[in-house]
Amino acid sequence: MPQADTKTRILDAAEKLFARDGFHNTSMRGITGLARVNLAAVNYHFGSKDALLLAVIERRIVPLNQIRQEKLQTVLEKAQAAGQPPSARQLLQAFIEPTLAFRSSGPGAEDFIALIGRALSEPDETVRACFIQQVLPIFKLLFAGLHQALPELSDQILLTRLQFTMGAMSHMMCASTRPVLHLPGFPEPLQETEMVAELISFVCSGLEAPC
Amino acid sequence: MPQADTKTRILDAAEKLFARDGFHNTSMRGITGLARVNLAAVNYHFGSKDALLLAVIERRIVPLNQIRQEKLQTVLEKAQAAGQPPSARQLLQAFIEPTLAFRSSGPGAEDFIALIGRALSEPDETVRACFIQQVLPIFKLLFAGLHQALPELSDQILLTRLQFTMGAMSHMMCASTRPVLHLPGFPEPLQETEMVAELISFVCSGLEAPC
DNA sequence: AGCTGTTTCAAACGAGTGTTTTAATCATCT
DNA sequence: AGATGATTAAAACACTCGTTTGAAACAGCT
Repeated sequence: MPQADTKTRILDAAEKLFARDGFHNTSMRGITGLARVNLAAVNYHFGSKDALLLAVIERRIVPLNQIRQEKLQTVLEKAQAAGQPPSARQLLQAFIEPTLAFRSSGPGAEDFIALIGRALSEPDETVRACFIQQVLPIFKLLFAGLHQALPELSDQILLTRLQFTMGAMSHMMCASTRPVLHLPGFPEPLQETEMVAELISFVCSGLEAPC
Repeated sequence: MPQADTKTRILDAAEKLFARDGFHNTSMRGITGLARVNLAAVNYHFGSKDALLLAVIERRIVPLNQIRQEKLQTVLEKAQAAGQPPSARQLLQAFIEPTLAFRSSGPGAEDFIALIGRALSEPDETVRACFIQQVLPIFKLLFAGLHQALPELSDQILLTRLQFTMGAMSHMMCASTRPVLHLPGFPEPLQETEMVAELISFVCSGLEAPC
């Protein structure tokens, strides 16, 4: 196969290593070694390691968020057209499903999913801030939609439960490439599609829990 | 106040910095500087940075797991005495509440909670393996109890939902010292006690979701 | 061909890392 | 007091880190 150009090779390698080892635990030499590219190429093409991380995240998250935004808005518009509040399940589906469907979109995509799954709990601001900035508009949309779907919940409670939802979701995203508690004596983990369906059922029930 | 001995000062400082900045992003010089202790003291007392991490985790998690184990077994025994299956809510309470009550146990305890909250999603095996090894017996107990409480769920489904539970829980533990999505335009986060109650309600509903 | 701007390359830089070493200090015992 | 073992101290070790440098190789052009 004709090998991709330098920038792409760097992005692919960085994505894989950032996801597997974390940002600070990944070295420029590791990245350029895996990409079979000169060490200086990263600083030449991206400027710095931080800027490379930003590029890695943005490359994937911009189209992903676009899909999420479209799906969310479709749900909201259909509900408005029907003169009914949107259903919590549909909103969550619009938010969650694209994230994991995205994983099938290419060989490196699953690494990326693990990377952003861990982003929220990253200690380092570099990763976290970059990710939050990208996902905040979508999150606001989801929040507003769920507010209509579950009007009996106060803002505080809804936000709290949404945090739990994000926790369960990001945990699954991390665990996908590396099962967190897959040990002898425990059953095999579910397939991806079933896992997503289970997650949606789980957080739906959680969000709709009685106050 | 009489300052604690060297080992304790190192443990306290390391706990704080590991929790705030992550393991790899914390330097020995940072730890010994905060502890106002000589650089070589860590290697003298603990052997290595890795061994220090293990000591930091074990110091807190051993008594914590003891409490959890006792509470879990009390719930299980009471249920058996009554000839009824234990309730999922009580089992989850026994597992979750001590973790967060633990935070009030001392000035450094909340740092520790954030540290182990992040442990499951840590890319590094050093942290993850240590934590999993410690928590596995408790986890098995919880799993067995929930299996009685929710006999209609298959092993696979239960484990999957328990993973989501761990995700929501660890997310809250990370977020406690640093609210993840606390931004202008969003409501204030809940107090700790209410937060725990909300988490338990959330995961209870999630676990009991219809198949 | 020769020139021009872009990309690659090997090498080095300075700063920071965990760890080790060796000597000095302290506490505790006979 | 003096000797013994535990602890602390300052300094250096070998190594890796992200970044920069300046020359070489390559591209596309007139």
